[in-house]
Amino acid sequence: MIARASKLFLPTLRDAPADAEAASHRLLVRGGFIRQVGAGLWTFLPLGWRVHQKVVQIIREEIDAIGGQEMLCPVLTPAELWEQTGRIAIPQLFKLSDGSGRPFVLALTHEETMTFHGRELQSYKELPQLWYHFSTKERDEPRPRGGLLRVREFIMKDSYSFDRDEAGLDASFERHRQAYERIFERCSLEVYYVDAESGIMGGKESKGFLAPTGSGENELMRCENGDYFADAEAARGVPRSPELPDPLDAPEEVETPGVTTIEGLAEFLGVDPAATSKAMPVVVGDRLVLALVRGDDRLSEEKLETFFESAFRPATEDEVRETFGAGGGSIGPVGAKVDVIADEALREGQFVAGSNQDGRHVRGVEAGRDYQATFADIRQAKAGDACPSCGGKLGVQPAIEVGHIFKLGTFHSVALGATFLDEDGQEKPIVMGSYGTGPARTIAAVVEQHHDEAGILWPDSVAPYDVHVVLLPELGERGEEVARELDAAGKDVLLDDRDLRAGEKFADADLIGCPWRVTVGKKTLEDAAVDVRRRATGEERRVSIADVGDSLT
RNA sequence: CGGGACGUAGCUCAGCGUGGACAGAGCACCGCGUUUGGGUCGCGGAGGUCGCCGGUUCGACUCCGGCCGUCCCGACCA
Repeated sequence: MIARASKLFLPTLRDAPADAEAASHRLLVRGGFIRQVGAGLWTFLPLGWRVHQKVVQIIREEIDAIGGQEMLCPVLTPAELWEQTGRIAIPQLFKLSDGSGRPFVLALTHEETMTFHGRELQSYKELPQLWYHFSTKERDEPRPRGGLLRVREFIMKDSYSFDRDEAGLDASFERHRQAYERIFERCSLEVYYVDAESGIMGGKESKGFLAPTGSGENELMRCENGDYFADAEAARGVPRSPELPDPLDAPEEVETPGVTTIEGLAEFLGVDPAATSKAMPVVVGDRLVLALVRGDDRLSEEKLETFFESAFRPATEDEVRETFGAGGGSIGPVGAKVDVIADEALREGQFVAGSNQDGRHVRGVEAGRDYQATFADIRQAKAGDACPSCGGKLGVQPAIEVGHIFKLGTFHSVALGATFLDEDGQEKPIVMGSYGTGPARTIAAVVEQHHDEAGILWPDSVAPYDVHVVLLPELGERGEEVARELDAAGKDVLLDDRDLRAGEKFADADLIGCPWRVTVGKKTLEDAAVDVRRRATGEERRVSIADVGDSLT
């Protein structure tokens, strides 16, 4: 097909809006692909929507290829479904009611609704099933940002697998992993399949697909030797070994007047900060527990949430004083009357800890001997940690999470009563998985990975048009001829027939970023030829008009 | 939700400190001419509730208060 720029709504901008920081944000706005309507709310203009549709089609083909059945669920959802799974409590969930006061939510994902339909599955003979849809998700994000990077409303492809058992789920999960790899490959995205945290999803295992970029919401942690990749929130970095002082036979109290920070404590006592511990009192449900990490580490809230399988909150100052008899900077595990969750890094060795008395700490505190704890990986990995598989150095870089896949298990099917009769006559809950990817984020990631100073460099597979024909003045007839040749060769053509100067057209062509540019100008027409240029490389060659249809390779 | 900043033409911004005249520039837009392979040049023109409400004042884009919106950092983030 041939689209004429003179007729298109294609508002390109010379300047980017002042508040645009991310490259994808700036270029998509400048190139006339998207426009902001409100915080985290974006319209896809005609060009942007073409790209979105290309990505959607790639996803559709790959999910169809693994047996997906496309359908469509509503966004507006009776709150009852979300009450049954307990996810009504998610703060990001938009809640509203209709005119007669019935409560609804705006779906932020569709586990509840899909499981609701899964209740119609009765027999193992009907399993497995794989259902998916492209639908609008609504999220009350406290802080949208970065153009398309984090928004409040967006289209997501989410699929849901229904299996008899864990083995079936594993197979469905693996098929999605492979489909996602193919999707991102086709979009020319560099992505890494990494451990992720499922957070409040209610699942037990989840994996993310992270595209490393200049700007992004997530952080990709990668080993310098290329053998370990993880979402920084879930990474299992190995912390450096601390310089431990000589061990003591028993804990020993020391006066530490006015010392409430790890830095202050380490300096005051002349010890390695890594030889101290810090205690974070948190409340899970109605239970106060003490999370303990090494002094130089940060607690990973995501990991702790996964450990508890529930959200938690920091204890208040009053709760801390009432339970421990000391202020937040002075509490510790020794003699505490609460459960202690300690990070693995504290399993071996003696550390300085709070004493539960203001102005004092204890040193020589040893897990197992001086306090009892449940050990878990609850520290936040950081750059400089050692790789868990080879010992190499880990580094971090910003990344966009373009896909996230979950083994949900039976969390939703149990809550909503989606069961089937198995071969053995037993009624069992369906074993589920869910698999999400956002075309808009994928587009943002593609732009982040494929652009230069002048504009976007679309991969062939998702470009808004295959070829951008720059028609220089007074050559209208010949331009039409070239466009028809290209159209006949099956190319989608953007014909820039606007009455503008060459420089402006070239600049717009660079900005919009179609993979090929064909210049129709007087210079070459006397030879019945045009100049064909590859956007990504800048290579240009002269081709006769008769051959132009086959020249884009 | 904490911290910071901003809100004046479609976009980028000046003006506001020290209140006072028709509220300005560049780009974009419309007309005419010029130019025509990398954002020409000239002339003319259109375009504004100065975010909203209230207060102070003879007089408010400017000062004060409240609200709304947007962005950045953090918290949060299926």
